[in-house]
Amino acid sequence: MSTIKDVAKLAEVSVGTVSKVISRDPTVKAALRERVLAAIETLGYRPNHSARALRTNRIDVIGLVVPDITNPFFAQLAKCIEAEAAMRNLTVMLANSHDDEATERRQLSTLLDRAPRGVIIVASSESGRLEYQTDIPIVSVDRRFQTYPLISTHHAEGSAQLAKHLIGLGHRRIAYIAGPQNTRVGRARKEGFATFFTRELAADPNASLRFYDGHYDYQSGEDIGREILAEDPAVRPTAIAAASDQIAIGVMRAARDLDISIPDQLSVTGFDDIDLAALIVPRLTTLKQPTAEIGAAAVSVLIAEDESAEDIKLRGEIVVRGSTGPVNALLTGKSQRV
Amino acid sequence: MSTIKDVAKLAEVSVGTVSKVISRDPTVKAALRERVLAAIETLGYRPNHSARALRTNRIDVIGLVVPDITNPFFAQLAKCIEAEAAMRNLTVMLANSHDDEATERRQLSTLLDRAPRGVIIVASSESGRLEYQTDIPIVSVDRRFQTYPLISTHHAEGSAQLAKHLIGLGHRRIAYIAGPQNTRVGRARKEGFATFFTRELAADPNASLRFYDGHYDYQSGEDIGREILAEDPAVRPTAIAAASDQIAIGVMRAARDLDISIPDQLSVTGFDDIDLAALIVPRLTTLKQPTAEIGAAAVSVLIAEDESAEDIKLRGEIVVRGSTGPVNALLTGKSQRV
DNA sequence: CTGAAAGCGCTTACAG
DNA sequence: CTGAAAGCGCTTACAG
Repeated sequence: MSTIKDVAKLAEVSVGTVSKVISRDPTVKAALRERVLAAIETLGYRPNHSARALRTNRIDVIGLVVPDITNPFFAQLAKCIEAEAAMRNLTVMLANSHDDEATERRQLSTLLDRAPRGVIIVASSESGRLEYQTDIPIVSVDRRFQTYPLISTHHAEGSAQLAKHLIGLGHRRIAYIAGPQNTRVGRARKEGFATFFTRELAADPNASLRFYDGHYDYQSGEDIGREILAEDPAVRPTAIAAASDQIAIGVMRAARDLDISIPDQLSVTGFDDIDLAALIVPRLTTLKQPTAEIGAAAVSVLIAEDESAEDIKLRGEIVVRGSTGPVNALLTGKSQRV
Repeated sequence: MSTIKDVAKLAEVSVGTVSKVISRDPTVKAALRERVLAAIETLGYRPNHSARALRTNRIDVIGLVVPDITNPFFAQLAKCIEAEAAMRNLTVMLANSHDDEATERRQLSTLLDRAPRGVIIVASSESGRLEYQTDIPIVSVDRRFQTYPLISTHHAEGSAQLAKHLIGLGHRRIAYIAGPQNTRVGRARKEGFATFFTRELAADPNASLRFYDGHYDYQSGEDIGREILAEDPAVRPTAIAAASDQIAIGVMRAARDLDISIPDQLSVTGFDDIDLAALIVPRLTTLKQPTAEIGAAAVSVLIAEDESAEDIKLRGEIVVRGSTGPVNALLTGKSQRV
């Protein structure tokens, strides 16, 4: 492996000049530059990253800590971040925290020890801590880590879009199956839905919104869905909005078991737009999280090393598919007044 | 940030001794070791990875190149590799090749430039090339890269397990929907199925195995499934074995559209055991790839730096679920002779 | 068993 | 505009 010295010798310049050519320093005259470039070419010289890192005390790496890379949302995020990083000649170091705070702390320390350009973290909990102080930039994504800037979907606004969609279809009796209420995301999605519904239908005596607390999984959806759908069709909700696609798919399974057809007798919405949402029958109306934008924003904020970095909420997009439809007049109990 | 010098000063030893303590060199006497450890503790000293890397010309990193981290199989693989690496105090650098050979080559060079302990790669194609020679260990996973050792599921054996299962249920007329035949994996799965079937049922005049070539996606399964199931129930296959779960799920959708009940009128098997396989109704009988074992083996082989490393084929496990059942006597055309 | 010292391959003020 | 040289923080023969 040839070094910068070999290049300098062959090009008959000093190593300092070679270094400047490599870092595109414009003060190097064209003639010298050409000679150096030619020497680099003939020797097949590749700079030693470790030596550079030792001098500059920073490596061309972005650290990424996610709870679980097999979660499709995080995988998507990792993909976008990697692509953004690669465009800037940065490599991504990946770590899984398994949603465990101790592991997360260890992973983060390991990453920070290597002096990366920055670290992007999806926090495992809301009480994560750092082992020691650092001046390496950190940004949180989706779930905030400590007090670092957070980049996420505008959950409340997304839920409001879904509420608007259902209300626009004539639904007045709606059930909302929320995610864990001890998480910000769970609360933001629920509150966004509730606030919009309440504001829009404040004067409507037929309007009713019920809440159920669940987890972001199929089982929650199936169990709560079964409970809701066991009620008399004349009084039960005509639409169920779920805090995640997984919950929504659980609800759809419960509906099928009970021979309740979607969207004729029941409209269902999710949140996330996982792959499966477009594969089930009927396809699921949901809110697509702006994953690519989140990843891109995270890298930008990190690289800008913006001291005054603020939170960024990115708007999701509603994807209307077959699981939602106009309210069935037979189920409204009384005539509709849209 | 304190350095090894600060530690040496505080412990009143030489930096060489500190270095030896850190690398657990047993020649350091206990008394000195204690003093050094105490100094490290009080200073909160953390070794500089770049400096170490410059000296040793190797960093504590494993490179991982996959076609697409959002593919659940690769995500699972990445997770296992990361866990194995973390146990050895190694970090994982991740790159996505997007199944593009040029990108793959670039990613690989970037990774190798950083002098990692080794690189694990799922090749994008069978003609991938390196930009230059390297003595850094490389192992291929799932799809071979050049001539580097390959660690993968024993595809042929897995297919044979599925064939055995279907034959054991009495199926004699079987269709096999293969993956792309210009890939080794596609061929191995197909041949494993065909070989077992042919050997077992060589003497059975009622046995017939038909092949269809597809891609590993839902659409392929749905299209080919529709074609197969359009035939007269008395002569069409009583079981369809698919080269992937996605194909199998496509087949199941076609069957539902045609009101053919699974497994009463048709048995279906997949390959991979993706999450969805356990979520659809009925749940899919399939072959679970030994992802964790593959990841663990890849890291082991890499770290062992075994010059004579050979290919490793790991046995998958059949997961029998609701999509397969005994052949329906009404469909066999004649009485069964199991 | 311990220490002094060379040196890994760069970058970066500084001098000219 | 270019070069000489210091030095980043370690590891590792080598001497004692």
